[in-house]
Amino acid sequence: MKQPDIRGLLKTAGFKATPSRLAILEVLAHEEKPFAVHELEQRLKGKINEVTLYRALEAFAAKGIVRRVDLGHDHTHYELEQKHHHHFVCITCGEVEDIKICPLPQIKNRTISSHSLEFFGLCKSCTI
Amino acid sequence: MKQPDIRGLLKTAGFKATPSRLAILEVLAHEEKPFAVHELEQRLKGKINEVTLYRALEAFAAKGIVRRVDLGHDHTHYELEQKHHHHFVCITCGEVEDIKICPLPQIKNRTISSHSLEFFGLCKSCTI
DNA sequence: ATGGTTGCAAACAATTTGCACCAAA
DNA sequence: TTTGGTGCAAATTGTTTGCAACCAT
Repeated sequence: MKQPDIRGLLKTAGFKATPSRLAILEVLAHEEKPFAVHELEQRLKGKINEVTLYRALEAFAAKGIVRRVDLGHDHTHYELEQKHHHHFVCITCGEVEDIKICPLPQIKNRTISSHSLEFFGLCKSCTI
Repeated sequence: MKQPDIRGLLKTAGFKATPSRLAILEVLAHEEKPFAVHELEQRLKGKINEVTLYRALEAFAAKGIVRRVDLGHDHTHYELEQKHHHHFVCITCGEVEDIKICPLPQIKNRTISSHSLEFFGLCKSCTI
């Protein structure tokens, strides 16, 4: 299936399919990019309390449905868990793009359990 | 010279050689690893106010004497500016080791101005 | 003396927690 | 009806700012 089955995701992870959680996952699934909590709050028309957002996102992250992403901003971002990948962060506007490839597969072995790689530069629009 | 000339560093950057700033740079120069502000505070016997630490570190960072490092912890780290390198972060104890090599020099071109790479895994002692 | 520096108090922003209430299963 | 989920208020933590006093140059 193209878009993941939101309800299924929740049920499988042992969560209740509440309107709030469904809405959160829908946003994350629609745009596959990291979202800041306040961004999600806006997208959801402010109908969902930010405390609820934090708790839902952390719960999702604990179950591996969502992934916390640290982009060097002053707040945490969350994105739907996908295959291992990285990000390209525009140093001017903060725009984040997914970088589907990982140039370091050969390093992942031994005691290295994971790694994080972020690029900082100018995105297309800011380069113009 | 082995250890950088702290006084020289300060003067060159246009800073006054105050006891606080000398002390801060001494710690950073002694152990070439990223320090959290509260770690520096301890190392300095709490004799330097954390506000002063923040201001000094940010001032240093602005002049390129020090570099801000984001290690995925919930607080910023600072380290003496060195040649481009990365870090190895123990996912158990948080210990940070320098990784002198950068496996991505070929990617640094075009509009990519910089990148950050952190490894997470088990350090020697935690692996035992 | 003068402009960078410092400390204290207070402001801030991101995130977390306590608790009573509500709703999905 | 049982347990997870939600919102509000309040507490925490990391970091920044205002301002008066201070000291290296």
